[in-house]
Amino acid sequence: MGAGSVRAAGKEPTTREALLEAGRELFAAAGYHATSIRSITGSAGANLGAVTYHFGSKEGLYHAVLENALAPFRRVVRVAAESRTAPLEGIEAFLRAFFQHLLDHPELRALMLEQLASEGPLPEPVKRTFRSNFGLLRKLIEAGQEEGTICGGDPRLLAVAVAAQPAVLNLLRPVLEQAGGISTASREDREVIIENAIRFVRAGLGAPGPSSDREAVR
Amino acid sequence: MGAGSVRAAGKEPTTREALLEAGRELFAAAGYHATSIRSITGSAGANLGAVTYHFGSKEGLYHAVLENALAPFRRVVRVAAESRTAPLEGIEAFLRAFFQHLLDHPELRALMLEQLASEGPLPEPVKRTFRSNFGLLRKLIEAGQEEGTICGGDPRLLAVAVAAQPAVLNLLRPVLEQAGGISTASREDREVIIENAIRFVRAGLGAPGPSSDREAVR
DNA sequence: GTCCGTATCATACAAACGTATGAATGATAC
DNA sequence: GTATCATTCATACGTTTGTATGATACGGAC
Repeated sequence: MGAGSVRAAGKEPTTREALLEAGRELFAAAGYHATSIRSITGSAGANLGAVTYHFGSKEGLYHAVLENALAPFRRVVRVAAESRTAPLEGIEAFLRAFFQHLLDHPELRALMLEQLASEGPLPEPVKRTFRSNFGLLRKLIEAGQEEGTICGGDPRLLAVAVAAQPAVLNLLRPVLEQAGGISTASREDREVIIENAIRFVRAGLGAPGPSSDREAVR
Repeated sequence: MGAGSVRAAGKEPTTREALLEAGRELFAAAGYHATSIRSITGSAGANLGAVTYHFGSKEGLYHAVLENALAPFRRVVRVAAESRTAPLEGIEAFLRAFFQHLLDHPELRALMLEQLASEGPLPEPVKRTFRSNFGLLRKLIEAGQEEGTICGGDPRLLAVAVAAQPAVLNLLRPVLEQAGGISTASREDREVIIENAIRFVRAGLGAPGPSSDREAVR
């Protein structure tokens, strides 16, 4: 009973940590149901019973993996969005951080998509992450609307329209590569892509723009 | 051997058709691996061996379900995109058809997302569908650029930016409802959503717009 | 009638699954 | 030393899985 939560801050990867890492990789690669406890413990160099012992069940490990993977995502995006005072600059920082983090952590794509594909209620970590990121964007848009730098309209819908850019570029990356001829392999590719998204979003938000300093964005 | 393809255009649902329908619903609801052949044949009122007999294997049925579900999607979107001569009108028609079809066929969301979540190569029907819809959009954008009604930039990236709107609104619908407070339940909700997306896209494409006749679109 | 190909049926089978169990192991406290 | 604790280990259990098999039923051709 009771998965151990007391831990003495080990120096090298504990069994628990190895399970989390192996779980993250394998769940992302093949999905929850197609990943067996045996493959996880095998990849982690742990005993078959280790998952049950440390996390109670396969599902317990899965939720721990989700929370572990999503918490940094929320944090990074929040820091970026709150790093600027001007709403439009905050939105741009949001987009860059969002895009970059998913690029740095490719497992997140499959992890989140699998949840989004299911019919049932979303796991709490997923819901929290979307609520956090989405709320940040909405607040930025509302601030811009009060300021007059962002066009009118339902701020929630505008937030969706904005977040759709990095979301699609990352979540649908394989299909963009395999069926759309869009590569995100090189650094330059990614620069062009994110700049295009930012330009599209600024135009879509109807921001008159600081007139001059657009185009010299780079 | 050999799944029967010869058929005498039956009047009432054949076993084969019942399996396709049950498979579409169940695969969409729970995903490929979480759906058993027994639950499909049970739901279809067929014998346990029916899937093997008609489709060779579980995977065979799955691919047939994908192709059956995606072919109409391609057709509907193509017809819409080619129904107008002006590129921007074509894009608007594309968006409406894309959005509406996914709304009318909610199983498509989960069916496609599960494929997108996996790491391996995409099944042919999925690839074909994306290539088709994506190509249509790209051509419309290129035409608009030549015409001068659409801003410059890589047409493929602009196509992604445009398609991202209906894609996110539909594919991520559960999370928008559960964590974003955005409902697509009523007809009016959906009207507002699609109009917002269209407005955002027109602005993002840098189209000066036909000045007056916007807003009276409906 | 017989023949024949298609389809449905009940049942069997081996494999893989998640989890439970109880014995070893190792470190720390006394 | 012994006792105590968390952890690791090998193994077993009962289910469920996808598929294979062989019998049975049906419907037209002749």
